[in-house]
Amino acid sequence: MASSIHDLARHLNISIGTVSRALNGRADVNADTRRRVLEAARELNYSPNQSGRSLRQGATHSIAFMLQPHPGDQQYGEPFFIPFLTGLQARLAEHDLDLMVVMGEPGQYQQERLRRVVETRRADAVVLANTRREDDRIDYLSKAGFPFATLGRSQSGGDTYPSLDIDFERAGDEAVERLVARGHRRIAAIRPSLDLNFGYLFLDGYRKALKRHGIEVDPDLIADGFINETGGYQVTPQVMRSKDPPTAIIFNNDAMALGGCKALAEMGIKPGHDMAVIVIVDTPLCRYFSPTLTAFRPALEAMGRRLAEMLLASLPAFAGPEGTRITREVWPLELIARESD
Amino acid sequence: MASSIHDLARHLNISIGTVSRALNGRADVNADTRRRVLEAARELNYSPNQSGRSLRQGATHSIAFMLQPHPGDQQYGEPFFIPFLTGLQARLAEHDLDLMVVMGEPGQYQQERLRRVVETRRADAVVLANTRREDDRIDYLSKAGFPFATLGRSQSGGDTYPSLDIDFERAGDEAVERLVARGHRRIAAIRPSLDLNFGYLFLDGYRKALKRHGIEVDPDLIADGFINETGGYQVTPQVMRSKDPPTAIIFNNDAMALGGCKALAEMGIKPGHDMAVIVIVDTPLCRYFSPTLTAFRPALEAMGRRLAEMLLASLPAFAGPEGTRITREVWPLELIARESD
DNA sequence: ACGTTTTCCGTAAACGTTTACGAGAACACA
DNA sequence: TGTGTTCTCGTAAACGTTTACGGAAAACGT
Repeated sequence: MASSIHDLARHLNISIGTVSRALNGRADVNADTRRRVLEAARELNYSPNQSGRSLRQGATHSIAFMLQPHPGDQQYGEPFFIPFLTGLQARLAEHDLDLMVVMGEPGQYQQERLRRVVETRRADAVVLANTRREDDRIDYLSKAGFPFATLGRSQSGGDTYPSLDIDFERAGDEAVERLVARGHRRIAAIRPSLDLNFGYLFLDGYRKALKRHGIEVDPDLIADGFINETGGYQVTPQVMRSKDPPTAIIFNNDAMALGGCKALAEMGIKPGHDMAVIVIVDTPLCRYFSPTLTAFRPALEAMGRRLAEMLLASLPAFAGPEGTRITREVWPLELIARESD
Repeated sequence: MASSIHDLARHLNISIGTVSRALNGRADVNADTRRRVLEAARELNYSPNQSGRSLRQGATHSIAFMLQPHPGDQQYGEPFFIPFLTGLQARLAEHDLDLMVVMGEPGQYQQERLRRVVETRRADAVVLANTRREDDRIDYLSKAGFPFATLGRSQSGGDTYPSLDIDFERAGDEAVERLVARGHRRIAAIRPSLDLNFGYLFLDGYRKALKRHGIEVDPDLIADGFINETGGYQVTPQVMRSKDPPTAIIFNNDAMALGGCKALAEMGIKPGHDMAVIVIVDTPLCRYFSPTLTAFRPALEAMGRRLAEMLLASLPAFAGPEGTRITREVWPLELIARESD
């Protein structure tokens, strides 16, 4: 039996209004009364019922995090999200906010889950991950006027929401830069075929760097595949069939890189020896693969914390004295040089 | 502006009581009225406010999942939990339950987080992961009478809560069995030094199998280390310093196995060639490491779904006609034979 | 001493539901 | 016609908070 604010009031022989004001740090309560209330609260082991305050305040004090699985990827970009979630959750907890995780099957069902969260007011805001280039979840939330932020950029929804993303363009650029400096001219790029925005951004950077060095962008060296190991395995031979095959490959996804390396090995090509390989987003796998894979690493936990801050700054209920702000940030990645290039 | 049950009532010119009964499928409402209510609900895009029903019903319709990080493990047993969470969340969603994720720093603070969930009634039940042999979270929840279930067994709390675990004992047994069949007699066991229950269970199975084959259990071949790569790296040389060194090592943790293999390599010992290696819990890393690591794989997503079912069966509000049941299950692991043994 | 301000607190409504209770109407049966 | 039953619905309380409002008492100023 949890004690309620009424128990406190009865115990102290004062009204529940005063108790509530004392507890919430309002000014119009006597210092001594407040002390007595707080003491009694500790004594009776009181803590406010969340449903009660939610109902009254019209706020749930919880944020939903929505993971949209890529079709064919059973793992939800697995290693990526735990550190991010850790940071996100930590910062939210500091503001006494809960984190609700919403997953689901790919496709329409996902939209349904989102509608449920919004319409039944299960959360005060949503954080979207795995944003698509055109994302109907963003369209929906914008139209519904429901607050949200995204991990990753999208072309949907304009600049009306906070977003935090990795600088894939710069990573693509730097990867080419590094390979060119090591003497490569024939550099392939392999990315996921879905309309994931980062696939486009990465390719932009890749193209820009090539042009800067006067290297022609050869469509034969660019390939799209399924965003998993099988995709990398299937699509890597394509670029190798070019009349003038590459001497280096940049993979836009760690799972695709692993599949690609397997395909290379079967062709008698040894990654890190006969073929330079760079991966855009580092995961623990890159560190333990043989050869260890040179990769670009994002500061995931810090990003989780930051996106929480950005989201809160956009919410009237949490914005500071300067008012709400919508910010968009793009964070650089750190190059982890290993054996594969 | 979400529409409330009052809007519906006004629109249909009936009382809110009737609307609520119609919506909730109660018997004492005319079939025609019910049809009209449901139609109007769709038309006005009504869905019930979650805080309102929570307050009235005294149930939040959400389940908390609590991840207790191991000290020194920043990743929270990373690859392990996403598939499990996926299954857990999927089954909970079928019952219209939300999943709240609670993480936090190791140690006391974690208890604080748990108390907060319980005392402010932020969830109807808790799922604990990373259970310790003696787990004060279990003690606390038992004493508080708060419903919960655990992923993993513990010695705390008796048989009062549902639990689902992997059969580490059998895995340890089978690992030895397999190695003995391949001619090994000197088999080392390396496990985490924390009081994680699975470390003990694993060792029980290991000992049992050795005894069955009349092989003496040599304490020099058993070592405990930190539950991460560094721990495996530090502790593996210990067992190698035995007067009669092992020809096979069973690692009770994938990260420790990776560190251990590194240590072996530095000693000029090639895993899978000069030394058989088996890992108890498979992760994607085992599949991509070189050599690929023979490992025991749990059915994580199915376990997530199952534990959700078990938890719900123990809750009066969700139990079927047979009433609440507390069940404990131990699931076998599947041996994935690879190159390392 | 009197008016004015300040301090503190109680009252009561409100948030959106669910549900116990009871009442009216319709119906059945003798 | 009277009695009992069944169907259907309205009324109102309750869940635990927060907060607008107003009033009593105290403090202050002249």
